[in-house]
Amino acid sequence: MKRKTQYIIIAVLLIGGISFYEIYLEDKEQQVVVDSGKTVKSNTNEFFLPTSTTGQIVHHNSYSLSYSEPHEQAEWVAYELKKEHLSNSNFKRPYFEIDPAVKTGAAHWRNYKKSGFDRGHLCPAADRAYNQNAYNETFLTSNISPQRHDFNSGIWNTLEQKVRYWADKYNGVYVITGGVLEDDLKTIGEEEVSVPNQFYKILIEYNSGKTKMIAFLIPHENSSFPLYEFVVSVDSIETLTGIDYFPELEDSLEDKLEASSDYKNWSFN
DNA sequence: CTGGGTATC
DNA sequence: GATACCCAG
Repeated sequence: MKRKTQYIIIAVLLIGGISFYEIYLEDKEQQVVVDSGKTVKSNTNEFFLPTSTTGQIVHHNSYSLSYSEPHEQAEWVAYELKKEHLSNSNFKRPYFEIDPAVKTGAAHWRNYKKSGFDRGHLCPAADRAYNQNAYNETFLTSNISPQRHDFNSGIWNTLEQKVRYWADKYNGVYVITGGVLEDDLKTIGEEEVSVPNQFYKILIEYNSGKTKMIAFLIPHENSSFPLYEFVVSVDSIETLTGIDYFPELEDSLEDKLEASSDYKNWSFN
């Protein structure tokens, strides 16, 4: 056999072997339903993690969160929505599970039953529909907040769809979202899950050339006003929540982006 | 898309 | 508790 032929055969075997190993790794990863809550996973860019006011940050495979035990919900959920995550998969909705990675004990979904409020996803199920495990992972009770149905299916749903539109248009966005957790909120259920009066969503986009940021603060009620009416500066949300959303960002850039409530760089078509 | 309620075993 | 089916914004 000629030496050249030998090289080709070795190369083919090598490439084949690597491919099978990748398939094996992928399969192995999919067996993990809920991880230990320690590792920062590939779908969460550690660089963009906000600070925690509660000291309890949990990392799942497809998103991270900071859990507030007093309010029995996350103060923020963060994840990267890549363009390739966008999917039309129509998975069956599983039951909500108590997040085992929340050491203080996440709320049971029974608190929401007959409460009159939706189990409103913070990281939307539709944003993690690229595989069944990622989709199922959004059905943890650490990823929901009590939401009025007209709000959830109305302007909040419209915003979530706009985020997917931007993820497609700008080749991915990074998302941070949650309710504004304050003292003396109305609560539901035996575990007294707080019902926020406002919800926020912050986006940063850095793939299309110039880093840009936008933030929304929406009262917990449906609205027929256009979304851009709810654009605020990140600074104003930080004042409300006490959370520093981009502590790792270079200071001068952070200061500039977070002070702005300008939305001219974001298409509202 | 966002969800809830009820019957059945 | 799980599954199937029907419903609405």
